[in-house]
Amino acid sequence: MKKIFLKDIAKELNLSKTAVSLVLNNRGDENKISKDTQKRILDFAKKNNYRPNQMARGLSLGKSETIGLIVPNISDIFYARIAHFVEIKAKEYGYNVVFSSSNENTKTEKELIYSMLNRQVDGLIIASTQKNKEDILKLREINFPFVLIDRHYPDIKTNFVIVDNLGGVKNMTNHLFENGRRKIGLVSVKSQLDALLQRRLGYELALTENELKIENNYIKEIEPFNFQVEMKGAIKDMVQGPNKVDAIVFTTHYLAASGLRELKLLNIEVPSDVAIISFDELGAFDLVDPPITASKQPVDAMGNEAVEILVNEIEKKNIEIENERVLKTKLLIRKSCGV
Amino acid sequence: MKKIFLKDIAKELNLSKTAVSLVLNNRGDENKISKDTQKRILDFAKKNNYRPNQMARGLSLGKSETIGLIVPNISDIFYARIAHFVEIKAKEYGYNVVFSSSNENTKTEKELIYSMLNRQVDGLIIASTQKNKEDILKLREINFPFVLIDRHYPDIKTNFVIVDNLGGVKNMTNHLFENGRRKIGLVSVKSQLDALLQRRLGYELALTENELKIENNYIKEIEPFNFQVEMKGAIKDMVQGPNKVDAIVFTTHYLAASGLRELKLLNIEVPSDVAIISFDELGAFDLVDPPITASKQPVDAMGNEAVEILVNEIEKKNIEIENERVLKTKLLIRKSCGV
DNA sequence: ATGAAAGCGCTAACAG
DNA sequence: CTGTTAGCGCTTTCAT
Repeated sequence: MKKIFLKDIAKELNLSKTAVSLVLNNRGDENKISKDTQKRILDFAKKNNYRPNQMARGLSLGKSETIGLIVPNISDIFYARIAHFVEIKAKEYGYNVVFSSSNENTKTEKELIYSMLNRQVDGLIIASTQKNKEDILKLREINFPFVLIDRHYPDIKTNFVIVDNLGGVKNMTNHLFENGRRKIGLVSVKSQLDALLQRRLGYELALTENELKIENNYIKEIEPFNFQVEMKGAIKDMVQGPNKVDAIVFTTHYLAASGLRELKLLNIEVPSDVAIISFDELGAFDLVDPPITASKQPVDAMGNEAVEILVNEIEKKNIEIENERVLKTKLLIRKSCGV
Repeated sequence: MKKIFLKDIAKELNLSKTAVSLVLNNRGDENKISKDTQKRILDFAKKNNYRPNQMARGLSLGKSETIGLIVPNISDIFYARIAHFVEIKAKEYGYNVVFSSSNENTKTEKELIYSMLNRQVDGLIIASTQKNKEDILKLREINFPFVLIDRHYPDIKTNFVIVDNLGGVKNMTNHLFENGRRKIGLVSVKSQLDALLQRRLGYELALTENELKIENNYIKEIEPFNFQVEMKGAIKDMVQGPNKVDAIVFTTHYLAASGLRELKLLNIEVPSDVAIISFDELGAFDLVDPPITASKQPVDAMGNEAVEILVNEIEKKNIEIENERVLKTKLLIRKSCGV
């Protein structure tokens, strides 16, 4: 079974490459090619397992039917799941996906964007480091289809699909309040990401609305790349220092996991001594001791909608759709905030 | 800033496309192009942000500097982590990666393989459904570079990187034995995968060597797509039936998580009533109640070595390297098997 | 209904 | 050292 080309099948069938190409691209009817000829071509192609060279096709067409996905880290279960749903939805629309991780590095992100453009992807879905305004603006300027996911640039007008971070954390904090907690702390990471800023605002807003005071040791923002170490001090200070908390809001799943580890080491009982709650969750948060109450992000919808917006833009269907989406998180109530 | 092409820079500099192409591909010296000319070209290209069209390049060269990765499911943390390490290593060698999930569907896997070939990937890394002997043989026949990862075909000679499943589970079972357990059961999924077969064999071998009898309700193999439901019956039968077990080996992380859930529902104490142990782990197995002892797969090495073998083959370096690798798992002892 | 021919952007013989 | 030319495999215009 050797590789077969368009010209082979044209020659074999005594037709021109044009006819064959047309038929194979489902444009036989509109070009009035006889049903019979069409059938001969289709049958022959199938029988001989004809597969067009996508590079040639892409070069000629100026597009690749591929969309690029850039995430900070594909081994983070959150982004892996997004990738999963992006892939499924993309396939529905007939697109393949190429992915790459920026590893939270802006320089890498920049390279990735251009590398993907060179490879002629038709559109881009980006979970940006958010320190790359320059390229985002350039993409917009050259009118290249793209949508930001999970992280957007609040001051640049683009397509995006994000989550209501402020509302999510506000709900979480209120949940703690409703469970009788009055000394609520926050552990987050030091970061310029708008998402993290919003989460902090959500926490602060909830406390303010409930007329709770934020003591100065209530908010801990630790270094993302050293969080395991810094978590130790943060937790210790919150539960053994002068202003003890009776509840902690964690702004990411890995912080919650790490924080719980420390609480256990200090023999703090959860939730009786300190309640905890997490923004987003790991696979086994329902099995943890105690099962952790968490606000879950709708990764499936995020992936789906990002693709939907992108394809709409690539194919210029001119269907007016909402291209700035802010999705709600969902609170999964378990045991870590009391009964 | 408009898009610039090879011919533009040739024209602008009063040179031929050849000269420019040569220099840009670092072959200026070997073609004796004057240092000065080279510098002019390089500078101009950089200044104008020249980016070669990779489709044109690929078409001409017959290769794409891209490798394809096919996994059963990118949202499974195990494969996501493999993808992560594959990507990093690939980048080191100058390759991009395109991924797709087969969703454990052989037909999809077949399509994916050909779709990737059409897109001119230079090589393939496949975690196969293992029901696709046909295409694996075909790839071998046409001499296309590929390496199997995680799952191989025991009766086909190919490159592969897998894990010592039999040894891993045998160790796990022995660990249970050493902790005093004598009535050890196994929960696995119904599957033709060699990996799962090997895991069962490892279990059986350990019991035999320790002269333990395998009662007929000790081994449960449940449907992978309905495991949550079937787990209920399986666990019930093992812990409440006539031949009660005092330990359970789970052959995958999701089985262990699900099994533990059921044990908790039945108020079975782990590990005092029943010890459990898991092949591979989820992110938070150390936080679970009790922390689950697990045999961890070396995903980093798997990804790295697969790329290494593949690139070696693509570039025909003729360096003789071992192309059938069986890596060891590592037992992480926690609390779920007793102290 | 069909075919010839040009072109997508790049590489690489080969001739000078 | 440099330029001409053909060609990678496919699409598409235009003439027939």
